[in-house]
Amino acid sequence: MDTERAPSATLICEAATRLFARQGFDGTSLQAIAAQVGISKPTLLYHYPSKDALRAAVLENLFAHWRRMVPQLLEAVTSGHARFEALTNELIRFFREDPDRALLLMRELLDRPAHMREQVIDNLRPWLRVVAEYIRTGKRIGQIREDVDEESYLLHVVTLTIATLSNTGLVHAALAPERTPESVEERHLAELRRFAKAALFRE
Amino acid sequence: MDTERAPSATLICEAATRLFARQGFDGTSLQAIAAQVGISKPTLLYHYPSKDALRAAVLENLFAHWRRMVPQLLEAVTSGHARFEALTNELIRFFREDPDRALLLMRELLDRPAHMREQVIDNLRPWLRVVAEYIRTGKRIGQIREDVDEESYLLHVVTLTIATLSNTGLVHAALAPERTPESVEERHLAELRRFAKAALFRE
DNA sequence: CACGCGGTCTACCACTTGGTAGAGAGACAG
DNA sequence: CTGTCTCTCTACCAAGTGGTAGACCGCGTG
Repeated sequence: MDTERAPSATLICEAATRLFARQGFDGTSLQAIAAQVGISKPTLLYHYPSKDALRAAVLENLFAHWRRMVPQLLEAVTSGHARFEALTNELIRFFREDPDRALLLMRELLDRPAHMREQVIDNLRPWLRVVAEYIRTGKRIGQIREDVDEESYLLHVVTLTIATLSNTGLVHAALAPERTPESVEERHLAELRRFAKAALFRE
Repeated sequence: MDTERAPSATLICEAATRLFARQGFDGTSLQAIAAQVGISKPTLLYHYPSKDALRAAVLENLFAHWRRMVPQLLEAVTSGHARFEALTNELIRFFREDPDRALLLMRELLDRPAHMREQVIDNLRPWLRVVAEYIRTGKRIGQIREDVDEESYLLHVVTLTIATLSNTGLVHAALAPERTPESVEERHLAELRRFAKAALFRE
């Protein structure tokens, strides 16, 4: 059990991820991050030379997780003819594994759309093209609706997943404030899966 | 032509809306807003006693627009049996009319989920319940899929619309950087409409 | 022992932030 | 003319920002 192995740099990055996700980049001071880790501000700046460097590290870390998970996502998609549904499941799982991911991503998208453009092209487009090709195959064998716009459809599914999981509180309030958050969220995600599936497949 | 009637308070609110939407609340200084209007910071603080008061005014302004537009949205939905599609159109139109609306809303949702909860309950739920009732009717007459979760479905459509329109840049980059932004966006919104429609209606 | 080296600290810097004090300008009423 | 009311300004404030300088401390190596 390596209970004491995490170096400061890692702890800082994790704390920064959490705070950037919850309060935004501009809403988070280096002081606040340092306090969370239990170190002083200069110590933080020793590990990351500037606040922007820290932001870059946090974002790179997020994309690294994404890239590491893409293969198994693709595998899930290819493993069966009607298993495109698994795509949604894997997507949801990824952003649910750490809810800060959806928040952080959405925030960066709003804060620096121009900068995120390249990141998105690098990290999302290849995956998008591959899965879109599978959809085209599904069309050819008559399994999938003819009028689906593959890339556009996929982007909508991703967008909806991120938006939904970065706003679980809203969901609860809008849907059924009287019931428990967990059951409401489960129901809402089930409808998301149904939504994505019904718009894709033929009867 | 009342070319010179807009009082300072209105101009300030409009400028603040634009800047809050584009750079976020924490990323926007009162100085920046004042400069945009062409006044000094104390003058701004004369009209709005604090930055938070300004934020509240901006948000209230947004919801006022929303409430004003809800009736015609409902009308569009009721006017024909198969015209639920119009719902998506009106929704898109609302957020496209002023793109800052989607941005602002998404930002507030991320920044202050707890505070937005009441706002959402007040402004969205009534509308949600009414339209959900129409969907239930559609189910009874066999027009709409049995497995649709009405409220959840509607919330997904709203979420997807806001998320999509607050990230038009991403869409362009992910989908087809080589084509013109306008045509790509039009195509993407067409798929959104198809998406929402296909997941709702029976064949 | 002496030395360098990675990592941490206190003290400090210039600058920006949201917000205040108080004076002045113009319009209008008596 | 005098007063008052609305609106605007310059000057200022305390607090917090990202970032730097430099001392210190414990470690392993010569």
